[in-house]
Amino acid sequence: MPELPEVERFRQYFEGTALHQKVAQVEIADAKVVSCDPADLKAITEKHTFDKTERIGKYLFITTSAQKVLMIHFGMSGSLKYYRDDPPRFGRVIFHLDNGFHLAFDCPRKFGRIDVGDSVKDFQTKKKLSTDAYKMEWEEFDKNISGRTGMIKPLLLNQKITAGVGNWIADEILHQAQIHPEARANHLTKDDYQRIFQKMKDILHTAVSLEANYNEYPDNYFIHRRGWTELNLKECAQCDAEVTHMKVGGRATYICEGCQKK
DNA sequence: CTGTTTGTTTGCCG
DNA sequence: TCGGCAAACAAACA
Repeated sequence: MPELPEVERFRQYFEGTALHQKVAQVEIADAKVVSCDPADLKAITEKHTFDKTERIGKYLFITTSAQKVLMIHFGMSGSLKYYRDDPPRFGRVIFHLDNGFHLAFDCPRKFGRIDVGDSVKDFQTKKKLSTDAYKMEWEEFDKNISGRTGMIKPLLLNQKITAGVGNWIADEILHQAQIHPEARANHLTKDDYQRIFQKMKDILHTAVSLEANYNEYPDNYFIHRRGWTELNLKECAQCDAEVTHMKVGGRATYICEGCQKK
């Protein structure tokens, strides 16, 4: 699940639960998801409080009272769960809190990662992440995409270009902007890019304000043609043609062949 | 058993 | 050195 809107929801969830709480102990149930030295993870959290949250793209950052930063990336299936008595099935790292509650990093497929660092800026530099797509200005988008020759969809998925855009959002943007996912970036016009940028902002805004609850997205959203939502539609909202799917850059890609010509 | 998966990293190639 | 590309990673679920 976790693309930008979900990670923003997790950030808000963290703010409403574990923020300002003190960590008694960190339990590393599966070291696979911990990128750093476990001793460093303990050092910056145990006997410390969670003081501040930030998010860039799909990365969540928590500054602790040790003045260091905890980074959480959710991979394909990660989430957070705050609980007292009912632990999630796949809690890989669990922060046991002084207040008797626990915050688990629940990650069934183990693609998620937890890491520690000196600052958010350091992480952003190290990962070469762009500005968060939700906050990005046109000028940066234009700069990041210009000169590229690859297919447009994989470029939108590139976190150095538009941090936070994931697979369904890229499909949603390209469908609403009526552009084929395999279109070469250098063959698109300024007008195409302005449409892509506008749709990106619009979709992210909608998804974040609906707290990434897919079922509540507008009926004409292409996401309802992926078989993920209760609506489970098959036809394009624009032209009524049946949507098709293919692989682009190795990723499942849904398009309307009528609306998205190469 | 087979195929699929909302993400990122790595290594090869030009 | 850089961009493009495909494979690898891991495990649950249908």
